[in-house]
Amino acid sequence: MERPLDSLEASLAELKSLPLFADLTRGEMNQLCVGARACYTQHRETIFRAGEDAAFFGVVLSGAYKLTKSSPNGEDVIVHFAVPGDVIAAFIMPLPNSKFPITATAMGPSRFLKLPRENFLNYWKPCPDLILSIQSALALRMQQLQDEKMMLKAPLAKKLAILLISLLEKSNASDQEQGLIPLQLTRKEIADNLGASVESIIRIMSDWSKKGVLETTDRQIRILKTDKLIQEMSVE
Amino acid sequence: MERPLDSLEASLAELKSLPLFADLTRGEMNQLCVGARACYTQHRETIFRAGEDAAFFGVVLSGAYKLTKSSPNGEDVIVHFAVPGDVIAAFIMPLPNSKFPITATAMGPSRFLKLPRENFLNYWKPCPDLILSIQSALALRMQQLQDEKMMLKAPLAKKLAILLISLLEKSNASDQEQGLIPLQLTRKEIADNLGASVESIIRIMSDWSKKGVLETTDRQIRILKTDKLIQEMSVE
DNA sequence: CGCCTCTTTGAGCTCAATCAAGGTGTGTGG
DNA sequence: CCACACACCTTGATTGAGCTCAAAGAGGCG
Repeated sequence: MERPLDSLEASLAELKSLPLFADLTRGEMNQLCVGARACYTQHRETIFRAGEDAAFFGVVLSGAYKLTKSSPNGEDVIVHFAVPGDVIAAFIMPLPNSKFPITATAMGPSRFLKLPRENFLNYWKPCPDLILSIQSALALRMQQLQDEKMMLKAPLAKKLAILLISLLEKSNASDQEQGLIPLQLTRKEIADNLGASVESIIRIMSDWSKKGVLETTDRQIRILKTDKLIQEMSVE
Repeated sequence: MERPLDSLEASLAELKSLPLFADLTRGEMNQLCVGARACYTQHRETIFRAGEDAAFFGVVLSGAYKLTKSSPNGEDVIVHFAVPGDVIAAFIMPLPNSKFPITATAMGPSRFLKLPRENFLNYWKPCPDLILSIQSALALRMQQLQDEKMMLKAPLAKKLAILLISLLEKSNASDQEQGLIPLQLTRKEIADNLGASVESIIRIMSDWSKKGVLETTDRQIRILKTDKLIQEMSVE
C-alpha cells in the first residue's frame, strides 16, 4: 500500500505540475513534502476512516476518491468526489487534536500523496500564499455545498443534470469534448451523493439513455447531448 | 447606516473579547482594523448582495444576519445564520476579483464591523495564526454543511430538531439553561434554511407546541423539553 | 383603514421512496 | 469447474411525506 521513496521523486514532479504548487521552488517543495509517502490504493480501499486521528493530509495524484459520511442509521452519503489535484483534509489540520470527519475510499485504483500533519503546522503554515490557495480551494468546495443546498427543492432530474455537468467540467479538455465524465460512477454512488434512492437515479438515467442524451459503458458515463442536460437544469 | 470613528473604539474592544483576536496586541489590532467601519443595520436591511463586488469582509458584532442565496426560480435559501463573533466573507478575500456569493440580511437591528478587502490581503494574510483561525472557522462551517447534507434523507421533523438544538448551542450559558434560542426566527426563515415549505414547519412546530416541547412568543422560540427534541433527532 | 408580514388549517396531489423480484457480471472457495 | 456470495443494474407496483393551493385570522405601521 505504501511504496518506498524512489517513487516519491516522480510524485513530487507530479505535484509541481499542479497550479497549487506552480510557484514554488524545488527546495521549498522538498521542505513541504518531508516524510511524504506515495500511497497506492485499490478499488474500495480506504485511506482513512471517519473518527480516526487526523495525523496526515494529502493530495490526490491519480484516480479518484469518494469522501463519505455515514449517518447514525447506516445511510452513506457521499460528500465530495476528489479528483487528481484535490487537497484532502488540509482544512482540519489547524484544528486541535482533530479526527477525520469523513471516510476516503478509492474508486478504482488510485494514488494519494500522504503528508504528515507536522508538515502542515511547521512548513505549510508559514507560507501565506500556499495557505490562501488552500483556503481558496476550501471556499470553492464550500460554495459548491451551498449551491447544492440551494437546489434542495429542485426535482431530482435537475439535481442529477447539475451533478453530471459539474463533473464533466472537471474533465480535461479532450475528454470534455467527447462528453466523458472523468470518474467511474455507479448509480448507487450517484444516489448517495444526491441523497436519493438508486431506483430513482436509474429511472431518470435510463430515460435519458432512451432519449439518447447519454450512454453508459461499464460505469463510464458519456454525455451525448450536453444541451439537453443544460435544458433539463433550467426546467422549472 | 455607517457611523463615524468614535464608535470604532468601542467596537474594537468588542473584537478583542472574541476568541479569534484574544492573542493579539492592541497595536496589531489597530493595524488589522485600519479603515474599519461599524455598520448599523435595521431589520431586513442588507450589508451586501450576491453578485456585488466583494470589496470588504467583516465580523458580526451584535444581532444576527442571515446569509441567503436565491435559486434561478426565485426560491430563497438560507445558507447560514451568522451570530456575533462570526467572520463573514473572509474566505473569498483571497479569490481574485471575487463577487459575494450570497446576500447578508439583518434579522432585527444588528451591528457589523466592516473591513476593507485590502486589510485582509495586506495585514491579515501575513499572520499565520489568524489565517488558520479563520480557516478553522471555515472548516467548522463546512462540516456543518456536510452534516446537513448527510441528513438529506431524514424526515423533516428530525432536521428541524437538529437545527433547533444546534441553534440552542450557540446561546450563552444562561439562555441555554432556559432553552432560549438566540435568534428571532420566523417559520419562513426556518423553512428556507431547511429547504422545506412554511406550512410543513408550522405543522411540526404547532404539534410540538401542543405537546409542550417548545413555545413561541413573538418569534422567540423557547425549548421546554430538550430531551424530547433529542429523542426526536434519533428517531430513524 | 388598508397594506404588509407572519401564522394557521384543511384538502388534494405528486414526486420519489420503499418493497419486491429478477437479471448480470465478478470473485472465491470447495 | 461449479456454486455461491456479492455488487450492481433494472422494472413494476404501492405508498406516503411533504408540497401546493386556497382561504383566513392576527398583529404592526404609515
